[in-house]
Amino acid sequence: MAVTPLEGGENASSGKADRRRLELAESAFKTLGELGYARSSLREIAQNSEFSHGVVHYYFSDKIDLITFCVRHYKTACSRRYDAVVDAATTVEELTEGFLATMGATLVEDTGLHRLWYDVRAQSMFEPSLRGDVLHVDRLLEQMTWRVLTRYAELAGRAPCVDAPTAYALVDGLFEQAVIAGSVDPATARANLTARVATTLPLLLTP
Amino acid sequence: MAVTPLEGGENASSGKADRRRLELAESAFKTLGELGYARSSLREIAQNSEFSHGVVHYYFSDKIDLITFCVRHYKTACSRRYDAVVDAATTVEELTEGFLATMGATLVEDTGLHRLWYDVRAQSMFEPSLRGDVLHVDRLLEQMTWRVLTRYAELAGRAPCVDAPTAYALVDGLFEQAVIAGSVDPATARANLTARVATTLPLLLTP
DNA sequence: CGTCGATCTTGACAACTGTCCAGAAAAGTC
DNA sequence: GACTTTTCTGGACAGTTGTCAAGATCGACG
Repeated sequence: MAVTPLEGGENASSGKADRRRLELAESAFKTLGELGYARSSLREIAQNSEFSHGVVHYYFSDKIDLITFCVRHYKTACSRRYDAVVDAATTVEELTEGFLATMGATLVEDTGLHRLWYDVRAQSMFEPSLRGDVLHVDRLLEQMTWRVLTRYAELAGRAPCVDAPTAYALVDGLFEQAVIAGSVDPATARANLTARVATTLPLLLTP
Repeated sequence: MAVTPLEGGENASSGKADRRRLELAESAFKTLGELGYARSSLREIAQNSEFSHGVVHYYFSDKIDLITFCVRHYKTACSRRYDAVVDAATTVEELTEGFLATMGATLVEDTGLHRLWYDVRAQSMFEPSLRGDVLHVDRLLEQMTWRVLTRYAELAGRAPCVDAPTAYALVDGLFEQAVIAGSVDPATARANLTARVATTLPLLLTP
């Protein structure tokens, strides 16, 4: 019996098994981004990979296990997307421009990821077993937003006038609306998003 | 053959049939608020009503038809919740206090409705047939937010510095975070929500 | 080459889903 | 009361789902 694959939950470095897990997650992610949480069946996910549907239960204990792994993996990477911009910017204008460009880019490029995220987050309201991972990712995104805002404030020589959870909720509200609107018209959604975030950012600093 | 019930889609006043529809929707709403869109089966919904599962297809053409009817009905009422406060308030303090109190109340009282709404809105990203109704409700909520904000600005003798879609997205971002957090700890979620909205509102006016 | 464990496939399982329909029940009409 | 129409029931249908397990396949090692 093979126990190793399922036991690697805590630290992620069993080597071969973890590579398979990632491979599976990659295929699952493709399906999940298109169909969403509820409509993605394990058979459909497996069909978009090079494996059969049974192998999922060899590397993941559960459907939820697979999906949370997916969300965690991709959204963790996602939460680092602005790091380069934050580090490189030396003026407010540079930071603003870089931030808005990156944000607009991920809106249209990683649409599937964002859809899946908002879907899973909504599901977590009904499915308690999702809440842990959702909370974890939410904190990552909050920190991401906060890194941008504090750097923005620093470069402007001012201070944020809202705390991290508030800043995140506000910006995320704009972003979610853009993801939803982007399902119909991505280009307009992107333009609106950047314009609205550009309007909002200055409001988050003390005068 | 009975054609009447299904044909009443456009104008809603066939009398008896519409009362049944509302009755069904009421039961459906109860189930939907607890289980969410995906996990609510028609049998489960019917079991929470006084009818059998077959009757749903007599008054609704579809599962989606029932759910969108539900969301539309309840969220339309919801979008009028602040009207009294807006009309009655004569000072900024009155409006703020009334608005925050009502908002906090609906957060904990109508939790099911808000959960269902965010769920359905997320599903609309994957299910195009939901988008029409979601867009419609979204506009209602945007107007609702805008009515509050313009009155707030008027009483303050200032002007809003963001447009209606931006204002709605920002406030809704705070509210959605509160609904999610409220799944774990409603009281704290409510306290945080009112505090954060109180911080945010003044930022939406020109200095 | 043969053995053994890890890995994967395939098919089966029981449960559940939305939808439809034949007929029971109820309501309305003369 | 006899009829027609509306309303409702309960079961059947075909499909899908997550899960599991028995066996095929593979690869490494002695």
